[in-house]
Amino acid sequence: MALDKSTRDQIIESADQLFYHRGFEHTSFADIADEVKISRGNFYHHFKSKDEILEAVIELRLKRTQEMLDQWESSGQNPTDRIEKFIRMVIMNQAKLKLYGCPVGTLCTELAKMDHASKEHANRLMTLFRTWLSRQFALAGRKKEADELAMHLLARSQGIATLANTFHDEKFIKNEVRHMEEWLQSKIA
Amino acid sequence: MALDKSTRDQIIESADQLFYHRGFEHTSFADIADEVKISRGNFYHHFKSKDEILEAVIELRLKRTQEMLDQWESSGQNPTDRIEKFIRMVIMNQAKLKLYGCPVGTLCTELAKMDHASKEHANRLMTLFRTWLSRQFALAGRKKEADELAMHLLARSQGIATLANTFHDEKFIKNEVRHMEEWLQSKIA
DNA sequence: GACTTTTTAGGACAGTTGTCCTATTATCGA
DNA sequence: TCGATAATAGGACAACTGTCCTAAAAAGTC
Repeated sequence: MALDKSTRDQIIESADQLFYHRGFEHTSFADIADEVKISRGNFYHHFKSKDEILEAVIELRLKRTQEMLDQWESSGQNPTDRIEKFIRMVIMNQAKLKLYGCPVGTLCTELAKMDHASKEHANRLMTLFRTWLSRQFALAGRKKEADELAMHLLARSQGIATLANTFHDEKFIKNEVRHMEEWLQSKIA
Repeated sequence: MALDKSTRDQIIESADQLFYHRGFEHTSFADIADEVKISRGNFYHHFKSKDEILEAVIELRLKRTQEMLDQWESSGQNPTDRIEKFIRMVIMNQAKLKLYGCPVGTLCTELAKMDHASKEHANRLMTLFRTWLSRQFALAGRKKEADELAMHLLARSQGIATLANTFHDEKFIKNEVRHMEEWLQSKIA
């Protein structure tokens, strides 16, 4: 078995982008094939079905998200600063949020509506953020309400992403991020 | 031209439900036809295309939303109580939110990804809530920040809907609604 | 009751979808 | 260098999509 990395990874990479930009169902095999510049038939040597590509994409996102969270965690600051990193992610990604919404939230929403088999798999992406945030709050001395605070922050950022996607309002995003930071300071005193 | 109400309205009604439950793209003509118990061919006497049904569905939702907001407005209470009605909508609809998310937010998100022609039309649903909330805050004496406060509340409820859909956590919904009510009290003193 | 218009049914249509098959080319180990 | 395996291309396939057409039934009008 050869390395096979190049082509397979290119497929996953392109599918990842397209699923984010156009949505899972609105992306066809032909779309991905065009992007990778590969014949449709060749697909089935790498993936048995479209659902299998989706699983690979979710797996890739899980891996990358975990890596990012690990990096945030080991960057030596205190938990509050780490939570700040999460909050500022909204600012950093605002251009894409305006165009495509949150990659995690929109995927979970779409798969939930389709009642897709990989729904729970995608939800683990959200859980990744939830448990990471929860741990930070616990480390910051709010162990008892850690999960509640984590869910609150997660919900706020999801809502911002949805409205950023709808209204494309930069000032709104900046305002909300500032409010989240103030809220964080009020909770971690 | 006869009244034509019954069948046409049944189509819109069924499409409205199906688009909410399964999403616009994931709903086919056959699905709606089955639901209304009508032949596929008969569709094109009432609607020239699927997009035309979508427009009718959005128009229906706009009308019903406007009626609901008008009713809230004329129910004789003060602006704060009216905003409370908006907040408590999250509790009232929690069962459906868990299953399908917010009908407004999920539609806007889906059409944005498809870059659908009716995208802006759907966004007006969100704007309806935005301007209504904004007016309530203005009436409550927060004229200067009215739109900002409206957007904040809208974002919070959107985020709650997304996470309700993902995690099906009733306690989370209750908590967040309570926090929104406390936030409202703190803003309208 | 005859005539016009609206409503309905059912099937035809071309295009696209995800899936699969086969044959050719490339790669790699012995 | 040869044989086995992996990778690729291209097309076939049935199922489904939205769309359209025609003819029959129903409703309404005079």
